[in-house]
Amino acid sequence: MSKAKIPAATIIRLSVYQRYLKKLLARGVKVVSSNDLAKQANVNPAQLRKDLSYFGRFGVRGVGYSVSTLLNSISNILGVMEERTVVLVGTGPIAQALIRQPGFSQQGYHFAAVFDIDKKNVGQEFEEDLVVQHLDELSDFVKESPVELAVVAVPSDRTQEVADRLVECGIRGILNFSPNRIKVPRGVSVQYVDFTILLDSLTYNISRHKKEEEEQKEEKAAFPKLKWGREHSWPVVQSNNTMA
Amino acid sequence: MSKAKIPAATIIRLSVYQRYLKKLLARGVKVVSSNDLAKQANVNPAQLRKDLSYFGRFGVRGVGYSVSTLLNSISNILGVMEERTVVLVGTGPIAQALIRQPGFSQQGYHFAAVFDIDKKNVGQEFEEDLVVQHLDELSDFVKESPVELAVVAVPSDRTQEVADRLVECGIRGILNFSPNRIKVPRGVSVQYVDFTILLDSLTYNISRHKKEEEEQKEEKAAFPKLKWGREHSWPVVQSNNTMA
DNA sequence: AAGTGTGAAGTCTTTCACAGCT
DNA sequence: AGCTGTGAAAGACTTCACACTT
Repeated sequence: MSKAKIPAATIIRLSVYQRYLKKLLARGVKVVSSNDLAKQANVNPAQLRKDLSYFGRFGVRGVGYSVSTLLNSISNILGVMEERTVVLVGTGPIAQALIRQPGFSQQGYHFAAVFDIDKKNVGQEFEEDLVVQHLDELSDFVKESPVELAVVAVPSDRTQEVADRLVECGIRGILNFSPNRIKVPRGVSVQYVDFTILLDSLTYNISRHKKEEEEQKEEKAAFPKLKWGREHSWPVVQSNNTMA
Repeated sequence: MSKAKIPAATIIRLSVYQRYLKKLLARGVKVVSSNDLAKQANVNPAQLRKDLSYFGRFGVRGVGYSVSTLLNSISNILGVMEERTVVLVGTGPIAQALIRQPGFSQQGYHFAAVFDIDKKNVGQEFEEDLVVQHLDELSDFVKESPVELAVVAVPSDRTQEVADRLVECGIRGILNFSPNRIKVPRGVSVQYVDFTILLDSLTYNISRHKKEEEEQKEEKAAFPKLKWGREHSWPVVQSNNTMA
């Protein structure tokens, strides 16, 4: 257990471990080793142990980790013991899909209200018991029921404006589905969900991999002809994180 | 221009730069400095120059970068000059939202077909001119029109199965909306879009930030005159990547 | 015997700082 | 004078390897 700075990637992985622990628990598995769990999460076992070591000692040497205890510990570290409340901003197709997405409530997130900046959409029934409110009403809403998380799926050109108002109302974490990078004050966190960037990086990986294969073929075919100009060899990496 | 290994994060950032360059181009801006562009993308200017330096020299000293030339160069590096074809696997709410999402075609991605493993959904008209086909038909489909990218939004327990079959049919890049980590052979890339993991990390950031504030208050109360060096305060980091 | 916990080593990434060009 | 391009330094993260515990 150290006091060192904790890598952002560690937090992401804890969340992944947590999910696999839930599965093990459901299957009635009582104990798991770092080896087993790491294999499921696609990480190095030492990585897993190191990740945990930032926060304490959770295992038993020679045995492994109690599934239920570790699950609890991780949930506690992440701060996700109780259900968390989220507001949704935006009413487009993405917003509609998100609210129907069972994954959120399975992970303990509950949408308490839907807002929009576009007056056109205000008043419509969005889901059962969820009527779209105008963003102006958020500040009153948070007085009644404090919320700190917002999922934002509005057009790119309104994102900064929306973010500013969310922060003003006390929101401290924003999950942003628009590609626009937004500016927020210290103490507020933002995560981006940006599909096309990820597709671009897949595209890059594919074309890089092809180039490599060609080069290898060339090298094998024409061994003495050392062609070392602008082209170079890049290792193929399978990207595993969302980080990206 | 080096022949070093290129960080995955660099590729992600290139994609971000590209987007801001498009905006600048649309506004008629001819030249941009690393400072300006970096500010928009929320990165350090040296980072931006270093990112570009992996691939060549694109700027003019004392002046900056030509917006249109740099945009072209980056598109070329990423391999996203022409329109790319994608297949969609899955027909749930997320899949439906994705196909309606204008962001994809704006970035040059085109959905050529929709597949599902669940026979229930096969045959239904998904979007105009897009009828859901069974995954069995994918191998024939790719013979007609080769595709290398797939967006997968099927239930978690089917994801590995779907991925295996996609790879068999020649797919080389998978954008996976299910939280399940999947195994693919070398040469195939996977990116994950995992909403709840990102929410978990926001939750963690929020509670960490609160704890810090409390500690600082305590410290101030206990040692009111002590000036701490810069070492004790963890900056709250705004995460920029999908690495997460 | 088996598997954790962790310093230390190794690797990767970012930032600095300034030489070099226009 | 201004801004890029880049080695070198700093910093962050991952992996190794083994002491230690049950």
